[in-house]
Amino acid sequence: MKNFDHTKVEKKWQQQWESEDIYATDDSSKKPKVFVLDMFPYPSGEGLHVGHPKGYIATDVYSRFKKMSGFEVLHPMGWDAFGLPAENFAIKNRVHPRVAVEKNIQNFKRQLSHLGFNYDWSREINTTDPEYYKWTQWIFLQLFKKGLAFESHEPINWCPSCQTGLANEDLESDGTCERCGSIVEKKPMRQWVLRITDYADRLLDDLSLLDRWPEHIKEAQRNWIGKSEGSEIEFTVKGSQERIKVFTTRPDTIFGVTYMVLAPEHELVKKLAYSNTEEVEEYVVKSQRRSEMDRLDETKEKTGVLLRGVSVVNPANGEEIPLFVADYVLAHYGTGAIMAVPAHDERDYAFARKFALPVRKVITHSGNARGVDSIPLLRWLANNLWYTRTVITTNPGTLINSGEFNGMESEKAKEVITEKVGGTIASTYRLNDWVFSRQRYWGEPIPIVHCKTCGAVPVPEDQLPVTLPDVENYEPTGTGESPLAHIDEWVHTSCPTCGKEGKRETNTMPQWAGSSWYYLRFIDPNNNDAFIDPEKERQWMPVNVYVGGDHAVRHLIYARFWHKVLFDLGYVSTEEPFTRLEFLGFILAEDGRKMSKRWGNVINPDEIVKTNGADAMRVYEMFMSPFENTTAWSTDGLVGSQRFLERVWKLSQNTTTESGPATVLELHKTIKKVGEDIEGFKFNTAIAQLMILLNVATEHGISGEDFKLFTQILAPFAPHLSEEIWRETFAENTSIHLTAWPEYNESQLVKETVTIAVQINGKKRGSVEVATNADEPTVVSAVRAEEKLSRWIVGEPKRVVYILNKLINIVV
RNA sequence: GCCGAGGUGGUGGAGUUGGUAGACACGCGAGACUUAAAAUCUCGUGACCUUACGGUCGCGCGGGUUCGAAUCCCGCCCUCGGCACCA
Repeated sequence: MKNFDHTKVEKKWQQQWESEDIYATDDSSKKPKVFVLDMFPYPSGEGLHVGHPKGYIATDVYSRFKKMSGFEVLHPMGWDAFGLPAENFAIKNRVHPRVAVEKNIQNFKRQLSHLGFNYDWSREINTTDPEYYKWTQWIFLQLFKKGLAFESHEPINWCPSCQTGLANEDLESDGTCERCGSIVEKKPMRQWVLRITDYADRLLDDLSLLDRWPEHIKEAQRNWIGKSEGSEIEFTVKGSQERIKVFTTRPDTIFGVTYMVLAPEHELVKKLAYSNTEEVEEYVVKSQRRSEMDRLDETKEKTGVLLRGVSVVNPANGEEIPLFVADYVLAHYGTGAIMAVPAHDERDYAFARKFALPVRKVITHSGNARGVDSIPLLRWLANNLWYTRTVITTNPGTLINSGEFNGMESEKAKEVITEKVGGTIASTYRLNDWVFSRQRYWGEPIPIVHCKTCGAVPVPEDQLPVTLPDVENYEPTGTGESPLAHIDEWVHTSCPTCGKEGKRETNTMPQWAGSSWYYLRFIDPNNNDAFIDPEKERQWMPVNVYVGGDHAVRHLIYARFWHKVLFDLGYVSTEEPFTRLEFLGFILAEDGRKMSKRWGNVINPDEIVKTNGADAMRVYEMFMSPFENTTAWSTDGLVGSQRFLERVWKLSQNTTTESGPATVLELHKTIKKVGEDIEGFKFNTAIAQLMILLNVATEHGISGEDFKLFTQILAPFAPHLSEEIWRETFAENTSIHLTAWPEYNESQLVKETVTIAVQINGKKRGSVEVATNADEPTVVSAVRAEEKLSRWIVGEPKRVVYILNKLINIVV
């Protein structure tokens, strides 16, 4: 018997498949369509480590299975190649980003091809290709025309090291830059912003449509959007026309307001008249200088300044209360101003304690608010005991000390009080609009021309793409302008509207732009005349299975946002782009840490393919743990998978004339289970079942015909070995990957006899073998016939519980 | 603090419409083959008690429901992830 030479066999079939073009997708096919999508990679200079292909292996297995099951499958691959990492790599290595990216893509493609993936490479896309980003720019113009893209001068996150503005999504939770770890500053500058907040409610509500998404991803998105519902209420400034609008989730506590606070950046801080201007200015400047990080770092120690001479009128009771500026109130959340209720908010309480402000309890949980109110002494005791114990409650309850509303429940009072003080029911979001411009070179140019008379003018669609020009220096300028600003001949152009002198927008789009719509490009990858062919779009969308990790909020929120805009404009036919999301767990290094050059624990798939084979790596990565688990790589485990494949090969050369009955039974069981498990992304148990079948077949014998069925259901996991057995050992003419998935025979799944577990008083004491579907008396007498079991039955059974073909419990 | 996911042998993990816990694999131990080693094959492998037959205990902890609980209910502990001075 010849040995299995994985290197030779894998290379042979990879070439054969390519020359036979067996993975081409046919748009005109009449078969039902399935769109299986990977999160396409950013082609880094470091190449792949063994963790990267895990998701690609899964989609490969899944799409092969769907194809064999009679579906026309779209399973494409491409490159997300714009963005800061590519640019920084290029600067460091003194190569033009385009050249570096080209080289990296070639390397990635080589690495992927060695794993035997079934991508239809004729649909390969690259976000940095002008024919691709033409349409990224086109989408921007649609957003602009719809009023969803606008210029803003608000302070934004500025990374001093990357020298560019960043969206909130690009920051770590401690306020540092996710790329370089620098502390991010607030810097006022002109930038393009997308009005994603207009879609906040839909992005939130439509999560309920996504019942095939993991709960933790939906939860992360809900947290990110961070909707809270409450009221907006206006307070008037005494002796002035100015009003302070606050957002509160607790209008029911308005009688407990003892002071008000403005964020340092609030416009009224400059407008109002107060006596201590210097002190206030100093505080405002100081708090602006403090980075976001410092602000968060302060462990609840509150700071602030009173605006001397200003008093604000509470619309609920006409009370005059003081006004503060304090940085615990955030300018970009709500209205940037709050009504402070120290008795029922921990932050307000901390501030009130520090500044010796009154605390007035207006919510009780005792349930006899009336009694407390009617006995002054008791009320005094209740308030003061509670006050000195410094226990505050943030829970809803019954109103007290609230005039006509005493005795009302919080929920009811929220509504009634809001109405009474002339407020409105309102929602506010943690989500901010998407800062969309970057002051860097390697991104899509924003297709806008600035004209002195016409303002910001969109580049006409027939002039797209606005191509990224070559520059001498693509390093950041440090002035807050993109390197593109230095290329005079590119910047200077004529205004598309009036024809006079105009200047091109020199900011570029963020990394996330190209990936926010790429799935659509795969459907119609070479269309230069239209965004997408509507008929093809309807055929393939939505994506049936989307597989990837990491991008739980950013990419998935941005893509959903753009998709909804395109839906509103009629370019796509579905509300949501991805119906089913499978989130993959990462592969850690053998030492349990992340694979990283820094730790020297990176395993290169090229090495594994060479020494153990692509099939062994594929099987191992699918078998190592449930798909969504993060698990450490184990070379021993890999060798185990390799051994399994070698035993498959051995048995393929040693088939018998007939299969043993146990083999037939197990074969049909396996066909059923493997199909179901692949559909459910439970690859580890699918492979376990294939191993069980191999063990049974080795022991009881398997015929050539039955072995071919086994080979077919193994094929999605180990395409090379399966093809070798299919075409060489069994001399088939066409590829195993074009064959139909075997059907299992329901009648072959039923055994003649079954083993029934025997419990006496709920304790397992043994088992009996009886005919399938035997009735209860038969099983009982079988148990009685067995000395070892019957000796436990003392006296008459009180009760017998019998579960057909499974278990009998005799209670005595 | 709020929210989400999870906790099963030495390890990765099976098993969750309540019904034989530990499938499959790794590791480990013993044996076969070999001059020897590797590879391969066979057997064993949750813990404890027992010469054996067999028994007792076991799915993070403590209760409960049930003939029967890893699975359901109540109360805790821990790990991972998201958000967090968000009004």
